[in-house]
Amino acid sequence: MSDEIKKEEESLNFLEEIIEQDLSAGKYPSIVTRFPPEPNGYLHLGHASSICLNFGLTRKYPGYTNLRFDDTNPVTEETEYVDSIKEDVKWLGFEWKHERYASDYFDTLYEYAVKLIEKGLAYVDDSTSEQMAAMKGTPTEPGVNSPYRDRTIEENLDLFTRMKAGEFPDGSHTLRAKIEMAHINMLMRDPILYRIKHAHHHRTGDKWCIYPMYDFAHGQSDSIEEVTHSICTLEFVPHRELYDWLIEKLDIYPSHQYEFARRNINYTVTSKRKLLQLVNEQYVEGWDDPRMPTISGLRRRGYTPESIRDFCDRIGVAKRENMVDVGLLEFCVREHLNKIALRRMVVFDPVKVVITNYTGEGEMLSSENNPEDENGGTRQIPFSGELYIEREDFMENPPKKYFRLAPGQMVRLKSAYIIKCEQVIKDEEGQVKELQCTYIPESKSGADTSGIHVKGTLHWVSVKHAVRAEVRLYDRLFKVEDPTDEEGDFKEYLNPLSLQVLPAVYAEPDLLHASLQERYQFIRKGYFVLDKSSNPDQLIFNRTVGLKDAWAKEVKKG
RNA sequence: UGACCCAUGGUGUAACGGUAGCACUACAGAUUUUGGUUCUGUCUGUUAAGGUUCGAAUCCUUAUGGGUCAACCA
Repeated sequence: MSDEIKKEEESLNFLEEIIEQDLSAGKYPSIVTRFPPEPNGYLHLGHASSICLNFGLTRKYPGYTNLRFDDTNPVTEETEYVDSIKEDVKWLGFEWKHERYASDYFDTLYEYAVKLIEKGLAYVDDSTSEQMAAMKGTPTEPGVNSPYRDRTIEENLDLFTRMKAGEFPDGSHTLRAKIEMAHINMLMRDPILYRIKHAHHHRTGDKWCIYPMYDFAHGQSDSIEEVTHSICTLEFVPHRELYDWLIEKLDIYPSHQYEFARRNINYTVTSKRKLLQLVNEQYVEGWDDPRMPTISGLRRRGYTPESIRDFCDRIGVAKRENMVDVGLLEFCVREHLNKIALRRMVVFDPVKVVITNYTGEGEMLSSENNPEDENGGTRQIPFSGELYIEREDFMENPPKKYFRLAPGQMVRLKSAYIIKCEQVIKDEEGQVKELQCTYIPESKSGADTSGIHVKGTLHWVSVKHAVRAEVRLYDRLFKVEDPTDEEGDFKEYLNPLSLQVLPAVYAEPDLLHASLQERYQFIRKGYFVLDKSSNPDQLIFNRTVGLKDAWAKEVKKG
């Protein structure tokens, strides 16, 4: 191995550097990380980065990772989301040590709050949210103290107990930390710790009517689990000061928060709010619509966990704003699929080819399942005198460098024979209806003694053996790189061509046995996977991603 | 007009005071029974100006640009 490669392998991201320092300094014998989603939506590509990061770190270094649901807001959270999140993390190939919920800690958190009150560091405020906002100040102006700020400890204790007991309606009281209303960091201006919500919680039911805020749950949960490195995204940087303040005042296990930049990907959106909108307003079929950047959408689209992990590795981790090209994701999935996908032939838009000198009944031809895999084996494909080829694979007046079929020109039919186009038959409208061709009997694939070399090889299916299937061609969800950055509503920028359904394509018969577990490459067409709604009577395939297409590029250039 | 975070090719990410590298993309060529794959090569970069230093992408200063912060959301 060259020094160059070695060096590349050893290069660490900033979090790995911190961890290696901590470990070698003996600060921790091993590390604990956590992946802390709020169960209010499905996981997407952004979460995949966080998952790969958190779980990846404890794969590389001694320690473990917890899955913790940040379920402190009962009105947005549902068990359906919990289930999907667990399924997605597992599908991505990771195992958590403990499955935890912030709601597991509600009793402890309540005790913590009492402790803070007793230390004179928290008080019950009767202000409305409007009043509070008015007293909060602005980033450049200090806030003012709430009139309730100097209540006695006894009074606060009493009020807080009664808040918990359900004596007050929603919005009437909050528990706030007593820090500093003129603090330069807005988050330190007496942040709310608890609010009243008479709402049913997906796990604790109606036991509670007060719920802790993020800032009084997240860091405390980290601490309870003795998380050493609590990794979150950059927008939480200002929260770190409060995170540390609470840990210090509560005198609990000192977890530390580190922030990295969220990964943005072009031609899509990764905000749960926006994705929820697309689902609710039925711009897409559901959370697992194959156009969605959700893990479940990608799964249904045919992406492999390996390719997603590879993608996350390649884009890395850093602290600067970024917009990752979705082309890299596509590269990653092509690279993996190229190695594992079974090759099959499917004609999308058929034109009939009649081989005039083919007198036999037909024959079975053998073709490799995957040229990239020498142990991939072969399959049998029926050949006959009447075939379908792709309409775009024939041109009556071809431009130069067109290697496909044209009058008088020869091409090879993949794994079969070389044919020559002798005559073009058209219908009344001048549309090509049939191509009459002759074949070269000595050019049979694998036993070619014809000595003829052709530039083009086409996929094909035998007319009478062809199997009907539906194919769904997916493209990018949005027609602009950053829909969030455009004028007006982001939904105005949806790509109207993001789904194109071909209800009847012609597939080689082997595809009758297609399975949900398998990936396919329709030769010269792209990578496909069976859709979950498919059945033997109605085969449905989703296009994961197309093949690179040098000819299309050539044509575009003119 | 406050505080904080950030700034390396088109994109993402390395270089930890000592040769600006890797990957994707793009382009050119070779190979190919997929215009796929594979292989070879090429183009493109340290936001700016000062300073420290034998030497600066790296340290300091200022400027510029981008982002975050005023939810009883997370």
